[in-house]
Amino acid sequence: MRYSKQREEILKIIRNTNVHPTADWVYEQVRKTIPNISLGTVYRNLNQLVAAELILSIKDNTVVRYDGNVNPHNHFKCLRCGNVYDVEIPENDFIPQINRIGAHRVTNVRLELEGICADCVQKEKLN
Amino acid sequence: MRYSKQREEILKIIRNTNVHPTADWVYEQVRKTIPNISLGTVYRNLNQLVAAELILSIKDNTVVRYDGNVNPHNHFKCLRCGNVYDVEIPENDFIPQINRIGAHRVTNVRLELEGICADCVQKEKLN
DNA sequence: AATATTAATAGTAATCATTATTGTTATTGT
DNA sequence: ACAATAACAATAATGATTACTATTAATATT
Ligand SMILES: [Mn+2]
Ligand SMILES: [Mn+2]
Ligand SMILES: [Zn+2]
Ligand SMILES: [Zn+2]
Repeated sequence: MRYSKQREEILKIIRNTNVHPTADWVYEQVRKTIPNISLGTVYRNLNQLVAAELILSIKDNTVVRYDGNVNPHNHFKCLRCGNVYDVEIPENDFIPQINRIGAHRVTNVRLELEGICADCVQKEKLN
Repeated sequence: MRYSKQREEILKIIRNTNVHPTADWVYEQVRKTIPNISLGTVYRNLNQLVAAELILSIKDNTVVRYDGNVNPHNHFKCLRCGNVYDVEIPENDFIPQINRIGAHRVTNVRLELEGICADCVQKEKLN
């Protein structure tokens, strides 16, 4: 993987936010410094960065979001505002060693949480 | 929701399989008895059946799968062959009462498992 | 039973996120 | 410098799903 300023900028943007951005959001941001960048370039580099394990991709409904935090962690999605939050769950407390389910060999356990976020709960109380 | 033989046939097909079919798979099946059915009709009815809670929808990568088993249960996806299996996990053993994460109100907990299924593990051993 | 109402249909066009293609540019090794 | 080619910008293609439109058929009303 040879250097490009486009990829450097994309990585910087993802590492400096905690909004779990979509490709489109990244595109809007990077255009501020590289106005003529192509959306295809953003997608290509996001895929390369995921392959290189420099970022994570998380699926959210019909879109893919990206995450600069490569430490394994879970996510909570607010059904009201759509924001995605990191969740620090001591995984061992909730998910004991699942190596096998029946005769299936389990390699990947993902916990997906949904609900109403703190901000939206707060706003709800003001009505 | 008024009666239609198309919807009846679609529901029957989904209830009589355990493959967690996609809209396209259902379309191929229902065409055997209703050859001129439209793919749009399949999608429309699948959505109606989900809304009426007669079937479940589960997201799998870029496609939506449907499930005639409306009892809450988890799924295991084989990364080798792509099959989706039901998983009987006594949920309370793995997911204690999560009502709140920090100040977020959790309403929905989903456990997603991936790995190599029993069949594929077996085939692997024959090499 | 005939007629009216309108939900549901078949056929097809549109949408939207993502990927592929193509000709050009820029990075890297010699 | 120069050659090799990865990465680029621009744009076309893809694929799952949804929307549109004229027609058909299920149910209600006479
Ligand atoms: Mn995260
Ligand atoms: Mn199932
Ligand atoms: Zn919220
Ligand atoms: Zn398998």
